[in-house]
Amino acid sequence: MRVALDVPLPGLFDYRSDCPVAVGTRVIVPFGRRRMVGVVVETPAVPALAEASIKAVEQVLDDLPPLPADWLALAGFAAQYYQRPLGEVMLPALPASLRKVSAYQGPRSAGGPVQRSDKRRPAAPHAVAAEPAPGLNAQQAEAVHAITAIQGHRTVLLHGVTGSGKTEVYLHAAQPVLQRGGQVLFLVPEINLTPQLEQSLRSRLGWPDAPAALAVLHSGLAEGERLRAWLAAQRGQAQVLLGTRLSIFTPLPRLGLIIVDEEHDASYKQQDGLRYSARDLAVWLGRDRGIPVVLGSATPSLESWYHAERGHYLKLTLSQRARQVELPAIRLVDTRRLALQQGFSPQLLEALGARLERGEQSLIFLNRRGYAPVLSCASCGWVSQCPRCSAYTVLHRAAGRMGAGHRQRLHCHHCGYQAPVPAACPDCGDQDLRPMGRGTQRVEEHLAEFFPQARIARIDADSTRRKGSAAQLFAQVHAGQVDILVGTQMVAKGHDFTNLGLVGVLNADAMLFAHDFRAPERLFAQLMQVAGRAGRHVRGGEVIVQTDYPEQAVYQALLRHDYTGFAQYSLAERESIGLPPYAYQALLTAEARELAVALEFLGRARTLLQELAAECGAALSLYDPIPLRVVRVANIERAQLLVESRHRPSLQASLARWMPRLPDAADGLRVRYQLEVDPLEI
DNA sequence: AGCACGCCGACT
DNA sequence: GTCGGCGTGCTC
Repeated sequence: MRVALDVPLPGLFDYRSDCPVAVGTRVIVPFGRRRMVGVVVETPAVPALAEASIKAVEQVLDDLPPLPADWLALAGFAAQYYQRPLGEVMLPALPASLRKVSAYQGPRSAGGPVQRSDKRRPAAPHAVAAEPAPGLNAQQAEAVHAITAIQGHRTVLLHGVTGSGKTEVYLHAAQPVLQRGGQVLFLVPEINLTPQLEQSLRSRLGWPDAPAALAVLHSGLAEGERLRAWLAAQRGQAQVLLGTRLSIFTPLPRLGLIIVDEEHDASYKQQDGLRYSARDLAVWLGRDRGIPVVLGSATPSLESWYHAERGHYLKLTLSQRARQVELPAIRLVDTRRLALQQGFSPQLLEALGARLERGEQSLIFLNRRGYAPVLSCASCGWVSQCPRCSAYTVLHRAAGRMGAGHRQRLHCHHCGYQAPVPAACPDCGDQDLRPMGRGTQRVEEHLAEFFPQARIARIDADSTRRKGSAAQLFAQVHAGQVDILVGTQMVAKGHDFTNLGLVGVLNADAMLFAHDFRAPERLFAQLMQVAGRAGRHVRGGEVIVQTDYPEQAVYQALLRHDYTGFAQYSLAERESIGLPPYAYQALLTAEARELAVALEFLGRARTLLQELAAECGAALSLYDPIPLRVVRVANIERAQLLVESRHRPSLQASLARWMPRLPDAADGLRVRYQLEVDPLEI
């Protein structure tokens, strides 16, 4: 039999066993000097290896039924598409207790980590007695109708402005699937958002007697909970699986519908190991299983929008807010000729004051945590730098109360390096070291000076590091104990602040001029998202964006709440310069002690790929190897090589030939490398 | 990736 | 003397 193992070696491994073993079965096999859990994926009559070098399976694990064929197919597709060994896809997709050789699994011992629970039969499929649903408006009803009418596979792009009630559409579309005993996979970007959604799912679909009917899965769960949720899904007991990207790899025997909420969100892309896109795999899975897939967003990814425009996806639109509150008014404040006070324009300060007087909450959004970006010497221009990275260190106020004097530290956001603040400039000895720019901490302090009477809270990665502190801070905001909230991206997602009237955005331009070609798309999505926090419940919601470039297409489209216009403009631009979705990309990243080594490797790899592409007649564009924007992180230097093609099969074919040859290119070089297909950031 | 073997520097 | 640094080689 051929077994997939979680090792970074290409291919499968042959083993022998006395009795026949079904494909999809987990087995314990000897591998070198260790024992590993693997999955049987083939049972060919003739092994690919000389009989003498084949070892015997040590134990067949029968605590679970074999993994189903459709699950194996998904793993197989992902392995092939993302160019990784099958075992590296399949085993990490299982809960840890199912992929580890545990103490219970010694030779001859029966059982294993999974308790037999034969008396737990699948939940009655008709246990769907919904709590009275709020009425749907015409657009919502139409969308629900269109989704439920789908026979077989179809991918739907549900484009709904913030507050238009996408969740209601999801729930109603799920209803008939659940009623006929099917399962629904409901993907969300982050754990952060699941408690709210979990609540509404539980109450709205109402299963008081069968708690297993809803399973929740994300990486924050304890191993036991994770195993329980996975098993409930795999046994068909869970009717709804609500979870983050990793849930895509859960076996769901009666899967009838897949929902991907906030489909544009970058969290669907795994950033290490197997770099898959759960959204893209969801579409593949839907097609494979012959079921509908609903991708929902207020600001769809340009990829999905493109497919919808082309008619590959069915586009459904929700243009009205469910509660009849108008969209917030958006104001661009041109900061080029304004005297700013600590980064705040007079307009923004005035608006903040007005909201305070009316007893409404405000949100100040910026994408930079910490106190200030850098510490700089006023006399010689020295800037605080990380000794291990090619990046600046950032000034943070050490955990403590405000006004605690010099209790500050320098942090590196790339490698975690920390250092005390020097008393004087290390270069010239001058003691006039000043913080440059503003992070959330400093903005919080400035606001306290402008509005001494206001209650101010800050929500960012630093203030929420302790477990549960994020929930606590949000609770304070919801309870009305906060007047002004300062935060990073964390505050933009999902939260429904009932008394929020004003949103101010401080340094949007910094995001616009990030080098990545997707920067405007991300900025637009983020600004729409954060703008959507304002005026959900209060009238006269307002968003103020301070910018030096108000004429930029992103801001102009934002002014009109015009996603469609922005998408059209951006797609035209992408088409003219041949970027995704008009081209397909792969990125080879190399890491070495010295940049020159990484570049040498990539240069060889490039030559190799050029030859291979010519051999198989694939049309590729190969760029030159370039250092990463932050070249050195923790004393490792990195570079990358971008490969592009207008034809996906050409790219795939070339990559498949290329990968096995890369060890040749690395020969004699101390270099590590990694290939990413469909990279989000380049 | 692990894990072992192997061959050179500073410590009880 | 050996404890341990990490180079390199192998895993059906």
